[in-house]
Amino acid sequence: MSERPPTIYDVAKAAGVAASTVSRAFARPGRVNFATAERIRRVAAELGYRVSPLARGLSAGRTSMIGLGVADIGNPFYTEIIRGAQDAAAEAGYTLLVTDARESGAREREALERAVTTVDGLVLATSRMSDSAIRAIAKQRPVVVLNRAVTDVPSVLTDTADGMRRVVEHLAGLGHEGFTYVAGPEASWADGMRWRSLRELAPGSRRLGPYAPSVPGGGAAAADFLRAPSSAVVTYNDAMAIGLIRRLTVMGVRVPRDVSVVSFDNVEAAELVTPALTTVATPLRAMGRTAVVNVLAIANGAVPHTTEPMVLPSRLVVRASTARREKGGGRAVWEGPAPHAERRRNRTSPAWGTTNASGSSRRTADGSR
Amino acid sequence: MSERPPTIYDVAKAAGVAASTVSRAFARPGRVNFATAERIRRVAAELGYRVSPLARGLSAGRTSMIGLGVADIGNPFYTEIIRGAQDAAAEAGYTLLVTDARESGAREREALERAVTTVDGLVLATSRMSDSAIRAIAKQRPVVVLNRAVTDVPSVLTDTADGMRRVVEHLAGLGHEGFTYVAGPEASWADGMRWRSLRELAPGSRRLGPYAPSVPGGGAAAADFLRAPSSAVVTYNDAMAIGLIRRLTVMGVRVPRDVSVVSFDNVEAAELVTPALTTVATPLRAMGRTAVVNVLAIANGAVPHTTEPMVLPSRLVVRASTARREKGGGRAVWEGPAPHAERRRNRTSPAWGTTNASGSSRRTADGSR
DNA sequence: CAACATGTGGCAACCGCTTGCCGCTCCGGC
DNA sequence: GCCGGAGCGGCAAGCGGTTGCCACATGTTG
Repeated sequence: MSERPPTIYDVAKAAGVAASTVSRAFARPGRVNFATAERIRRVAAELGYRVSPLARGLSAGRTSMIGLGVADIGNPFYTEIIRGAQDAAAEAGYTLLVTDARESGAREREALERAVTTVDGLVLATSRMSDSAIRAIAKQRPVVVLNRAVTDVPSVLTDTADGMRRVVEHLAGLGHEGFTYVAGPEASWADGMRWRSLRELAPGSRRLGPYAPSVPGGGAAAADFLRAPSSAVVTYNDAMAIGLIRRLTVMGVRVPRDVSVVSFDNVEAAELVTPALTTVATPLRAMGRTAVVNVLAIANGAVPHTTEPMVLPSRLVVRASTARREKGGGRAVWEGPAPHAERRRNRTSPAWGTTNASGSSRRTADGSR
Repeated sequence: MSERPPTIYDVAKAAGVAASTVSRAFARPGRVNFATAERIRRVAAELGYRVSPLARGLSAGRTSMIGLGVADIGNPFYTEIIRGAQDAAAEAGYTLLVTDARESGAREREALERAVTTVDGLVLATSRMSDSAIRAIAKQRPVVVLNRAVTDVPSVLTDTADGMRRVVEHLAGLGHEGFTYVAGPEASWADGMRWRSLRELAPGSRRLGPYAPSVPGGGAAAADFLRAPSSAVVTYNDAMAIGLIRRLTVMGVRVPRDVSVVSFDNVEAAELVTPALTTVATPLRAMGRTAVVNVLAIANGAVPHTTEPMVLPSRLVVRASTARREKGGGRAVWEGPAPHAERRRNRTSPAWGTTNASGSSRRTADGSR
């Protein structure tokens, strides 16, 4: 629209200097005499000049953009990662280019291939690509993968074993013993880790699935679960826990009275649903940030000392979806009203602002029943 | 990392043709003899050649990227918009560049200025910038604004008046009469529209706020609301409704038994919380899609016939946060001192029921998503 | 058979900015 | 007075494509 935007040549002419000087005035502070630079800046502002990232990127070889590949931009799991990445990128003067694979491996490849030449570095969150495909990309640009370990590629992940240990301890402390793991996507590296950790910590555990890592997916697990129930369930992620709990509720099984449910991730909705979810908080934001910081470091010449994964700690957020196991609960818990035993739960303070509402609201609901 | 990626010149040499032919083989199907093009493509594939979007953008003047500016990429309100935009962009072979203002007007300007030269068109979702700032950008690139009307700039918005009419009819049908509007951000165009519509349709309505358009923001409104309650509340958006309901519940006011709450947007969480929200479904996805389709049309030469806003229909999704108003209630459930009792009586006598059987299950499923 | 349209490929001039290299000026030191 | 260096600005060659224009070979047409 309107006339063509001004270039450094227009500015140069107006300021009576060479184009190279204008370029340097913007990109190389100190290289140009201060007064000159000042004048150039003034003239540029008057003309409404802005550098063209395209041209700059083409000639300089750096674009100040870093890419973040996610499977689904709308998935709440990623939103915190995106925020963390965004923060770190912005702080470093970089623009974050989020590419959405929309749950398709093919699309992921395509989008990434398009982006790879455009960005100075790439963060891959929960990629569906093969290790070798990732390594191929890592040959062209600095890459950091999230939530997954790929040999020879730097990665940041959370301490699954530790998180699961907390889960098991928490549940055991409430009197639960046999656990059911409701699995997410088979291709998921994290899913494998979680199940493996659980089985190691609680050898008697069983596994259901895989199911889609979504609310409906969790719902689908309900019927299977009831076929061979246990007093406590661990789900792959929060969405599945929500789906499972809803479905169970419809079927007359009360959570947490009859069944305790623990999930992973601690997405925002985990606190909003009823019952609020007891969940292992994956440090999503920190992961996004860490990944970007590192990819930037590598892009700017830092040789990664090691490709050992960076492991971030996780913590258990206890809310209302877990409770002490009812005595005499040896029988199928959903078959009738559970005994109204006194129960009490120690909860850690929720990580979110606004809260105590979840706690109180739950207590209210119970009391008025 | 590794050696420099191949260019058209490398491909040209390997294929024994001129660089321009290579370029055309990729960008101008049909312009080159099929056999030649085929050979070039093969050689290119062997070499692992990919076009550089940067270089292409620089010389061709088009980048096949379109920008989408949002206030907060993690806000569920935007996720559906993003998805819709993403879909439309992908279908047209464009890449979507989402820029996140992170709730800051300054950042929005900065990010947009950086992006504007990079993209072929821009969609502004709920911008915080002034009309004139938007028009300035619209002079440089095709722009479509969402959820807001800016003279001389194409826009797509939802039929607020119609949506509000449904709300009022729904509530009236349940026996409610005096409404309270819990307002969102003052700068929000949509907020103004919603309040204005409500006041026109139900002149007796009152307005509370503004509050932050978030869960805590809605919670903050609870106390104010109880100071001069009504039997039905309309909130600016879903997040506020969730916050309000939670806070009210803590204070002993039951929703929907004591107070009915209707909100706007129908974000994903609206269905997951308890009680599930009765809400006006803003066609988020369709808006994103429509905006992109139109900005693309303009970018590709279509002269907008008119800058009349494109208005998308909205619909009311009835769930569990609204219920029939109880007759003969009348006693304030919250029992605390009600400072403005006098005024309250003059308005609408709040009738908190005591015998409502309306339960937690939602009455109407909103199957489609 | 001449005149001309059509299909293909090459040449070279950009697109807007960066940067290595050069040259001029000015200064201080010997 | 001469020399080396620092400071500062200009020149010009790219970066990797795109595209207007031209040239040549063939096919068509009258």
